[in-house]
Amino acid sequence: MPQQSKRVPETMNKKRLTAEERRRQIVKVAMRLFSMRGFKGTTTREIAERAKISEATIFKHFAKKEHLYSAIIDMQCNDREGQSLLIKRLEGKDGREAFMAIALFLLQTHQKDPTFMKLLMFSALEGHKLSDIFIKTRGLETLDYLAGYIAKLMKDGAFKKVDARLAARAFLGMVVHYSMMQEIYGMKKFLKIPPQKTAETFVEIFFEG
Amino acid sequence: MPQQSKRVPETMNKKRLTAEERRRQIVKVAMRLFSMRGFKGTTTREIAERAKISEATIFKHFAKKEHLYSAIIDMQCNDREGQSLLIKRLEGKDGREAFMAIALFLLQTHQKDPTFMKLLMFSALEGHKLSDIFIKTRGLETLDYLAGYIAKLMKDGAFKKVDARLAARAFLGMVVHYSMMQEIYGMKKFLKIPPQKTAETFVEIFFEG
DNA sequence: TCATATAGTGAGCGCTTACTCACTTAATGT
DNA sequence: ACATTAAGTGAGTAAGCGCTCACTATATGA
Repeated sequence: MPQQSKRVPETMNKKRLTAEERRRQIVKVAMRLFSMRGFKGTTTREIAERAKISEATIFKHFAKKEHLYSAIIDMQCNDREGQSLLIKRLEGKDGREAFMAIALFLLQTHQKDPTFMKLLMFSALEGHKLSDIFIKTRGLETLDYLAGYIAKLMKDGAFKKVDARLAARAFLGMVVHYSMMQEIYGMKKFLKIPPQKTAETFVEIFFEG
Repeated sequence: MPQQSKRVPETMNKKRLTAEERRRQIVKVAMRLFSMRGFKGTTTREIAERAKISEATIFKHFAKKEHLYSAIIDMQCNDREGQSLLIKRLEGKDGREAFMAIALFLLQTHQKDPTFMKLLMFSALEGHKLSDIFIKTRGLETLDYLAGYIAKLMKDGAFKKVDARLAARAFLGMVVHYSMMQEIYGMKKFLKIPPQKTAETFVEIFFEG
């Protein structure tokens, strides 16, 4: 072999990271893989490969594979603001507009990157705590917010009198199930409709059937 | 140990089964386990234990673990009538009644036994063909049926004029997502509402908002 | 009754998995 | 310059995985 040229890729990425930086990077890689193949379907070897480190390094930072899950929970539920971003978007919007905003936000987010949605589904099916914690914090919070909103609309006579929480779940169900079908069950190969139109239709149906 | 009594359980089940019988039994057990832990999360050892046979017997009937999946597809998509059972239920029902029947059927079926719903979700996430085939056959069939139904209602002026297929997905989304949340995400610990009332509310919302 | 065919198994093989440990390498403060 | 500390690794290990094979046990028809 003549003159074995050290094949260091363009971006100089051979630097040592601090423990914190490395932890974050590993969690990010793990999240992608767990969302693609599930917890059981993902090997620590593959995580190491994709993160371009040795397997031993992973176990230096996370004593057990399981701990990666807890780290993901921390990152997604506590660390970032996450869902409250949705609720902030709603300020100053009333009635139909608010529901449009929610539907659009969810549809676009899921379409752009279904990673977290898949992760949540795997987590729920595999019986990990991630989905449980997420539901208890973000999920119920959003649901209650929406239910309160609907209750107000009902008092004003702008909405049929039904169980407000059930109505909230009905609306979220329409939207989220649509996303699931598109992104996870591969439905987008059969019918692809712009998020704007989908959201409009769902809001239309929700308000007047 | 005094007089080790042979602990043969009440139902005399030590008889040899025919290949066909055994195959069906194994598939049934595998289905339950796959729906609980996913394909990757289920070991052939565990299937053998639950079926009260040796692992070798499984591989006598199914050369590879993968083949259990194909067998499940055959059983669920081709063999039984399955979904057409739903469509048969609708004959003679009009408008709102038909939608009530659909919602109730789905809610009750999922509540009674969420096995197949979970199996479908795992299959979709793990990228197996089961969900794909099911969607292409039963799923689209039901969706089209519903969309046609809605289109008729729209012509009669009984429903707002929107994309009929989207409307169909909206309705199914409300119902199926509700079931998922209840049975898989563990929501039934927080709010439990009788299927009858849930169905009524969803139909109410779908028709008049 | 007994040859033949079929259902079922115990033992274990080769490979992959999560995880360990003795060790090397790079950054940092003095 | 160099001792100290922290980041990173090669080479494993025991346990668990899908799968095989030489074999036994039971049913069936002539």
